[in-house]
Amino acid sequence: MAHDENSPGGPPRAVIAASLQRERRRAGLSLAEVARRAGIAKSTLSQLESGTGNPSVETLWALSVTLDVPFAQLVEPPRPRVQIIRAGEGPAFRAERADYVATLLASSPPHTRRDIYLVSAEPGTARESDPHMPGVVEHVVLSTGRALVGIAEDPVELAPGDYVAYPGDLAHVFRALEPDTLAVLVSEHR
Amino acid sequence: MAHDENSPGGPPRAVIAASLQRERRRAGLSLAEVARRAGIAKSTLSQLESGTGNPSVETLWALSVTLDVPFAQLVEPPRPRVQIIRAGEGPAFRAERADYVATLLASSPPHTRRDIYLVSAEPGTARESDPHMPGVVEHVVLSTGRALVGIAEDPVELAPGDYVAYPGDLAHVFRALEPDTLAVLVSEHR
DNA sequence: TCGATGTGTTCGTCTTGACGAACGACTTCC
DNA sequence: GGAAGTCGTTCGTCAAGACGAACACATCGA
Repeated sequence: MAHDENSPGGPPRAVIAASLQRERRRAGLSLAEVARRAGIAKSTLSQLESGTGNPSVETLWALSVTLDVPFAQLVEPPRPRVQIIRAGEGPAFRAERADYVATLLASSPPHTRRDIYLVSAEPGTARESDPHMPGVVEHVVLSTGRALVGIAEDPVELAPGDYVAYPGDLAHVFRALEPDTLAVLVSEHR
Repeated sequence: MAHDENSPGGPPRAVIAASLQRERRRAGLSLAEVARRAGIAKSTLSQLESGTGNPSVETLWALSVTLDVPFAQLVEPPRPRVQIIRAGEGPAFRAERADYVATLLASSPPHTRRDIYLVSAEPGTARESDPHMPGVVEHVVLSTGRALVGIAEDPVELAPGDYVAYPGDLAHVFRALEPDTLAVLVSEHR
């Protein structure tokens, strides 16, 4: 992550605090219940969620397991304009061979991390993501199916091969319109 | 993620120990020097590398910054050079909803650029790339069709949704096996 | 109204991680 | 040879994290 802009003071306790509380609420569990499942004192959890304290790895690990959240996400959370490139009309750099075309969709700005996700979705209720931290940009390339992707207020319909990028610090959606919808999502953050 | 197989005992101290020692040696630094730069006691670092103790997040963070290693990498075991994740069996980080599954395929190491390509290919002669600069890693997620991808000597057959990562500083191939083969390629370089 | 249960907080105690000095083992160099 | 410089380890001390009980507060039902 994020080591780039080291807060020299150390790890982001506020981030840990926010992550713990957010994930706990997302799971719909009480503070006491999470503490019980994780095998830690609820007083400890209370202090962590209030930003006090510097948890041991063991403690944080137990919580990440209990909350089913990747360990790293508790410490370096996703720090959450819309660009569309339709399949076949890629404008930018192309490397062409007789049977091979590679289109550059997005070049990495300096000091960014990009995590690669595979998204599998079925038609149903829209999946709305809570806004991530400012600065996050999400890139989606649709593989199969059809989907509405992008800012919650104004999503874009994607066909296979289509590409869209949008800021992740706004509420955004991924709604499959067809069965077996598959997409590659690259989450970019500073 | 790695949490799937919870070692109930807690966080992998052995993994932390190994990671710290490996990364420190890779950097060619002495134990005392790393401790000094990280602002921790060398006795503490010595104990951590020996697998004793349960470091606080603050301590581990300082070390991850000093060693320029992503925080997660200190806690989670190193990935193999060539990694394959078949569609639907993503083992790593998952965020699941009723109609939505996002699998973290690859997390970005520090100081890297990742450029996103859309690859369109037709069956025909194999497309062999000359080796790129050392340190380059390529990630491929197959969207449609079928393809042989990876190290030239030992490529992997990918189906839609499959993911493979391989070092780009070796000769590698991308050979479509079916018409209308589409893939997302993320080129990662320091 | 009054208990009963749930929430999250605060407080005293004890355990434990982090520190720094001292240590033995090992090179280098005069 | 031995003085000086590394290396990583061990040990006693102190600060801080983790614990559990007690706490204030809200909600609910008899």
